[in-house]
Amino acid sequence: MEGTAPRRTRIQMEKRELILEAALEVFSANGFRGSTIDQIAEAAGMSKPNLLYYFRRKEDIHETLMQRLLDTWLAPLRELDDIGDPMTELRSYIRRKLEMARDFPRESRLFANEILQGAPRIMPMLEGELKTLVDEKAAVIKGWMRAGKIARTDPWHLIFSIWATTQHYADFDVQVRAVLGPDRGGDGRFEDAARFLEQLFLEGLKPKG
Amino acid sequence: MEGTAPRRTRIQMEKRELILEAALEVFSANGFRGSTIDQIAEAAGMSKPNLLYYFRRKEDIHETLMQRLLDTWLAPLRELDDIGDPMTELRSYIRRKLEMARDFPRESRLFANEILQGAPRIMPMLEGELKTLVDEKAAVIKGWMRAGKIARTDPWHLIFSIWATTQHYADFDVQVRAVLGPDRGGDGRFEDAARFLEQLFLEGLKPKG
DNA sequence: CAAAATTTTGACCGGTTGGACAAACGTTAG
DNA sequence: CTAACGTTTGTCCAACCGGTCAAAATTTTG
Repeated sequence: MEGTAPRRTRIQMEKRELILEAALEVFSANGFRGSTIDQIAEAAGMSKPNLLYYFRRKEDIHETLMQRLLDTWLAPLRELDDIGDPMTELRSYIRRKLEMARDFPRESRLFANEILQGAPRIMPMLEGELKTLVDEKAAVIKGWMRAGKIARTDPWHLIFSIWATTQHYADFDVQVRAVLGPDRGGDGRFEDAARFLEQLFLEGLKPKG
Repeated sequence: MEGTAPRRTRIQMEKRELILEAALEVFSANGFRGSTIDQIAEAAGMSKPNLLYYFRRKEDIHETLMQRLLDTWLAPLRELDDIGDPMTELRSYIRRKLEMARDFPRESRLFANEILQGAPRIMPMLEGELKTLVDEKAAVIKGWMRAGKIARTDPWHLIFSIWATTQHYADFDVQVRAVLGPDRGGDGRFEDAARFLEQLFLEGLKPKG
């Protein structure tokens, strides 16, 4: 009867936000099956039945979270602009993705968890929304290649490799920090990564003279 | 009294292998907490109490699996040879890692799952064995840079990016296939990936004239 | 074959978990 | 003030899950 209509009261909106924030924390750290409603409720500062008043099922929380996630997660790729200078565009894209890994690691891990488990709950979005967007941007990149602005390669795998390298710093953060050690594993690791990735991709994609 | 001594009977060795194989399947698909002993037992074709006769606790199975994993998982990096030609060595390393993602995706996902959850069970190995090996190989790569054989960059982040890009094809396989679609997502995707990664890394690391 | 050792099974247990529910509490509008 | 509505809580339940145990079945050994 109300479809995607907004929630009713002001309290409902506030409490739902609170729950989603808590759920992001818990789900991203423990995975869906590894998280309990009690944990989320406690992180949100309320009782389990109270939480279940706002979200009837555990899955509903996860689903809501995933729906919101995909939009913000794909925003950087959406900004990749046909008109701009190719090298500048790619550099900005890499930088934005790396910033997201730095500023929203929980979202990255939540997404990684879902994909790792075979994406049971978001497969339609991957095959629909995501594929459409990537195909579209791959066409843009192909245009740049045809124009001789960047080296010829496979645009899809180029996008994959940007995803992989940037998200690595969120999803595999503990490993990165363990390997870099206390000295180099501090806050500066993202700047080091940015420098490295910029060099790798921009040199690797220079058009052949 | 027997330390790391071999198991006693022939049946024990066989059944333990059977269980580990089943557990790899189940753990890699559902994560540790998302997997039940019953699932593993069924996949191994035995009853739960029977399985627990060979491994007393669920964690023991996981631990055994992880210990074996790390060795095989790091083998490609171990082979990176100081003496060889830098570009050839790096190309081989990338290819070997990609082959592992193709041939042992379950192992890759098991590892990814563990790291995503904060590596609670293998942190010591990361800070010890893994860090030591990476530091050692980073030194080798640094030597190549000093000799002008490859471009100067951060060797640690170079290794991270090779891990990230290659393992992506195992860990994010469903996403890769969803985006590539039925046409390009078939068996050929690994060859496409190999071509792309080779170009990216080898061009990106060419020494500056 | 028979005793000993190993393997397998069914029944069971205590703790946890997702979720239901009604009663109590609070808030707001008439 | 009070009735209606929205919110919160305590209690409870059935299913699940990791793990135990003793007894039965099987294999190994003398």
